Amino acid sequence: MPRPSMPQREPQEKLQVILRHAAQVFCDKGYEGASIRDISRASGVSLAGLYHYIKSKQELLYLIQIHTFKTIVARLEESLARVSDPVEKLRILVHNHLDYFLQHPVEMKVLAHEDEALEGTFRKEVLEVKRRYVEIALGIFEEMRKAGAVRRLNPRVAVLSLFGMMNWTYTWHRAAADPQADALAETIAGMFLHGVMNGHGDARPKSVRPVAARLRNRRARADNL
Amino acid sequence: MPRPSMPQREPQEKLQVILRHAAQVFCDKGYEGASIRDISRASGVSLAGLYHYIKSKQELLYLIQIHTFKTIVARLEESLARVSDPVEKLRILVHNHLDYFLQHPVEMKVLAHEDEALEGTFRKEVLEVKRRYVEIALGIFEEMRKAGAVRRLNPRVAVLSLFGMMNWTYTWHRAAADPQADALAETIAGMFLHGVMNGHGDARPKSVRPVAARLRNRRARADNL
DNA sequence: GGTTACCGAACGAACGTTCGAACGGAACCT
DNA sequence: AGGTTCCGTTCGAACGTTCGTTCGGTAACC
Repeated sequence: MPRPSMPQREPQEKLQVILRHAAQVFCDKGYEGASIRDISRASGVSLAGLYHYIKSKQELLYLIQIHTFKTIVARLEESLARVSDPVEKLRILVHNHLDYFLQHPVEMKVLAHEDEALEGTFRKEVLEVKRRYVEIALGIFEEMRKAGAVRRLNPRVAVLSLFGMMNWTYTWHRAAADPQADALAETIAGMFLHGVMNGHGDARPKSVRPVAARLRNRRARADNL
Repeated sequence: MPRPSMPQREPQEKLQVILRHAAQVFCDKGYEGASIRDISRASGVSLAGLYHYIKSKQELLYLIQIHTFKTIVARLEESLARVSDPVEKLRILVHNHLDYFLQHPVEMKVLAHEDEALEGTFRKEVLEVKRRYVEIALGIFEEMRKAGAVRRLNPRVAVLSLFGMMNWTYTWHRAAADPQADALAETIAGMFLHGVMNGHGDARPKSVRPVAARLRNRRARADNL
């Protein structure tokens, strides 16, 4: 009796399964180190069967990266819309990033580590989202600067150092032993804000106010991947 | 007339050439993405000829990583020996790291990015040097904390965030447009120190004192790789 | 009967590594 | 001085394996 081709409840449901397993394999062995056969084995789909859902290995990586990145940016923009204070915005950005990081460590490592693996149009599209993300952060920093709260330092260096703190976590963070999203975000946002603001400005945070239980609402299981 | 096998002035001089080109290829295409044939082509040594100097592709990566890492740590320990103030030590660590980063961007990217590519004994040896490096940083941080200069925050998160700021630079720093080692180190060390220290401690830096032209001495061209 | 879902088998190319042979220079013998 | 042996160095060619991708087909549903 041959393999049953059961009717799928939702269209492309199986693609999500493939992407999930592919992300795990890319995470474990790196994009170049991972083979399509690894992904076939992990996902339970035959080698040739994979090509019914994707056109190439590159597209596999592209789909993982673009979905992860767009989700992060979309959530950020949604959360930022409710706030006007730039310092608060900065805190939300850090919390949003690290919260997603710890909820989707596999995809986030693939996003951060396989930054240069894509080529051509795939690469351009992901870079475009990345550019927008950095632009948002730079914008917030500029707002802080205009409010007179920021020491004199290179904005590009400051903001990319913040991304460095956040993105580097994939190399060392162990869910079992290290702080979870809320505490981690408070520590890193606190470091950045104290590190960047002058001691006599109007917006200096006297103490680090938790942003914690922000909108930990209905988005629980609604996300693919 | 076949290829001349000229007598080499220094033993293993050619290995250094191979390692230099291998580092460039690993930097460009990643460890898994790079082939021995790429390295053969880049270094001008025949495919089989490479194996006279190395035993495997893994050893090639190992030699690059262990040399780079040991050099960084050795220079740091040498510089730290002259200093006792922990804040000053922290500044030296940052400057040492970024100075080497900008002088050897290729090797440093291979070190930071191909963190998981090695296996077995090779991997263990590199991890051991890395462990020592982090230990030094954690030690300095602990000294600062004991001096009462540090806010209450997770030391591991703080120190690894500092490494995040420093190591992430390989993803964005462009020599032509971005600050050079001195300015970069001052900005990042300043961010970390302001970010980590309390506002009323004894060791709070009133302004960021440059560490700049520290021991920019005879080590100019004495280093291999 | 056409479309969708899926797979075993195979394609050519590229991979890391090895083999056997050739080269040039130093050391040794006569 | 000339011949011989030896060793470090170098390479062309090939080894067996794995790679990403494609082909031709079958089975199930509309």
